[in-house]
Amino acid sequence: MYNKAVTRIAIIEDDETIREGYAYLIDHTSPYQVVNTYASFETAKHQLAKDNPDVILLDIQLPGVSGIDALPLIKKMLPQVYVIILTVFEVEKTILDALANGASGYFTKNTPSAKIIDAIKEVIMGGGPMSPNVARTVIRSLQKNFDSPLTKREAQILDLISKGKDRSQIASELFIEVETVKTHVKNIYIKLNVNSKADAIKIAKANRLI
Amino acid sequence: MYNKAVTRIAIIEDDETIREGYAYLIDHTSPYQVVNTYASFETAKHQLAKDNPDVILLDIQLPGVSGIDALPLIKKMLPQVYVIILTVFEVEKTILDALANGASGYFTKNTPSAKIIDAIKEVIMGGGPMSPNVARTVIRSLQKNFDSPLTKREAQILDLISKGKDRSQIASELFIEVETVKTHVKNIYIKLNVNSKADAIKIAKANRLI
DNA sequence: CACAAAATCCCGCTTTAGGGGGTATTTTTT
DNA sequence: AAAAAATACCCCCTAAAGCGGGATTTTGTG
Repeated sequence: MYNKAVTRIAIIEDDETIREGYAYLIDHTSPYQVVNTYASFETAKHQLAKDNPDVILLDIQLPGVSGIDALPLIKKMLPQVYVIILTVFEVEKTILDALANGASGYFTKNTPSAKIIDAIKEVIMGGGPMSPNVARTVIRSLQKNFDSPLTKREAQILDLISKGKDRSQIASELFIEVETVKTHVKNIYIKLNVNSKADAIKIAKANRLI
Repeated sequence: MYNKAVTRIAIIEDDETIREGYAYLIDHTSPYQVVNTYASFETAKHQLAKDNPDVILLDIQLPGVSGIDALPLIKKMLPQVYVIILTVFEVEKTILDALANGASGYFTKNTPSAKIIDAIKEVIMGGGPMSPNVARTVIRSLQKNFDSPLTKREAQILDLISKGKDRSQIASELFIEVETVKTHVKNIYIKLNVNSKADAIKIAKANRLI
């Protein structure tokens, strides 16, 4: 695929302005060819195999079958295709779902066309391009899952502490006893090797634990 | 000008992809006509009077004379022209300078073309469109200057409180006495009409005072 | 299922931070 | 010169913070 004369692109995006805008710009950039554009997955699914795209730009917020749900179906039809997600959403879970389902890249819709074209190039070369905000979110969530010594509850409580809440406020907000909050705080301090609110907040923020 | 057959647009923007992308899309939208595009103010300045545009899309980061410096010159040449700023910068001062110098609108470059076209329409009608981020920045800075009841020192102290610092830590960090910090805190509470750290932080963050 | 990890809860103890109220002096700004 | 901001000190009291211990229940994963 690396040495094909042209890279075939398909776009599935319901907003006509965005769809045609990207299509025009990509189609006028060598060696890219926009083989088809669709406003929904339903209209795309019967054509996609024939289109045989190398790269699909896929919107998340599609009418009918969402981009997230469409992803595994697309990968089943075209196992070797590279999918680049286009979306206005930057919600952590959506992003991770998309990546888990086999998306190769992830961009928000405010991304300039030039960046998208670079992304197509990168994705063909095996890279995983994504917009800085998204990258940051992904990295942060990965760090949260793997690097954080704090449990979810502990991170949650430390976050509330960082908002200036005291133990009784935290307790009632989380529907638990003050004593439980105390225990969590004690464990947080032990884990972070500190002995005050301010230090815990500083360490946690520096390490993006909260 | 409201009733002219076409609205004449000029674009001054050094990035060719962005310039041609916007030009293409705007030119293909009735009743807009892109009369000329330039990569710098130097190349534009001798032509602009002849072009006689109704609206100019102006980049800030131009080679040579910057967009900010070009603005007053443009307004001198074409006093009635509407200028919409395009930029990647969202820095408060730059934005306020541009608006103070007579820009009618302000957008960052990730703005979809459709929004730009809407903006041209609005600007012709006398509106002052800007992208949400920019609007937020402007509003925030206006609020900071005019609405904030807190003095600089008070805002600074409240910020340290929001970081979990206690009074003695704040005192030594600012090289003042704990009692002085107490006084500031008291005044903050009075001004914000609260009586606890958590509430002060909440109010201050909601009103972007810190 | 079984084991570990996480989350929950409780007691006693000491220190100190936080908040209320009041007053006053020195800078800085206008 | 007057106003606004920043500085500093006093007393009082409560509740929060932090330290030490121990215990149970829930959840998750092999």
